[in-house]
Amino acid sequence: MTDALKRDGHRLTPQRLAVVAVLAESKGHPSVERIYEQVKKDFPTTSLATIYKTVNLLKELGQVLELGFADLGSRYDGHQPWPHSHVICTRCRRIVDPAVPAMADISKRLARETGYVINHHRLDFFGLCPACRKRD
Amino acid sequence: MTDALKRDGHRLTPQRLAVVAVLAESKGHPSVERIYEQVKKDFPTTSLATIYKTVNLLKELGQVLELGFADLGSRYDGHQPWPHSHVICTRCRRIVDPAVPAMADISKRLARETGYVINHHRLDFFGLCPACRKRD
DNA sequence: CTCCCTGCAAACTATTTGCACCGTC
DNA sequence: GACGGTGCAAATAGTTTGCAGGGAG
Repeated sequence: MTDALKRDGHRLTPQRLAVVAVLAESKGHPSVERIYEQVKKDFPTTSLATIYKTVNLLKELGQVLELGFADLGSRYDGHQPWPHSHVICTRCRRIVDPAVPAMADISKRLARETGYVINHHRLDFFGLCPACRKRD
Repeated sequence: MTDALKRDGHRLTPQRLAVVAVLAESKGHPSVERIYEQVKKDFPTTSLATIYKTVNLLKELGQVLELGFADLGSRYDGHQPWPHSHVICTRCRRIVDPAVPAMADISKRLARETGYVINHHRLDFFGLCPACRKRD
């Protein structure tokens, strides 16, 4: 990611590096708010606006994927910035990324049937994770 | 939908009936703003707040499906208020609903592999519709 | 006649923008 | 040293809420 920033003529400020670090290290799909909290640990003066600007910049460079949810708000994924599926726990909000190899075929078939040119997709499953199930 | 409202002890006001009518008649997936415009044709004094309240009520009753998009905002579907897939044109925003029969199997397989209990899913494809393709 | 519902305006949340100062390159 | 980036505060967009008056049941 840092390479992508440099390559595109952007400065590598400490704040940007911190945002990149959070996105690279966090296994989950952090919200802007969550990134903000993490970055503030190292740079307490950082503002939310900077996080938004940096995240949007990375999104434009194709380095992170934005996942907009109607209720959870936007989450970001810096590990696999290409279309992939998610399984979201509706209670604890844990998100895992399972492999769904069938999607490429389905995508191609739909393109044929609908006449659309499909360049991107999104597949989310909602339910309860094992931990939250037990807690019932 | 009107039955569902009555059954749940809600009043059938002209405004609510108008919202239901828009959701039932519109082939696409209207936004709150779009519903508002349509309803105002018959009831010019209607407020946006009422549309929001009615749509949320119908959503709670399971009569409409809310589709939150990161950029397009929320759209509503009163025809098939159960999970189904969408193909969205990223230029003109036209949305069609193709059949994807394979989803039930994939859902079951993921439940087995991840340990989650999956009760709902969402599948969206993004691309260009035939009309917008030609206009290029 | 009783509440529930409506419509207005204000409140809220999430995100974006303007601008003076600052620090990377 | 120049100019892109930061941080603050104010602006904006989308949605929700509080409350007084009005109409469905």
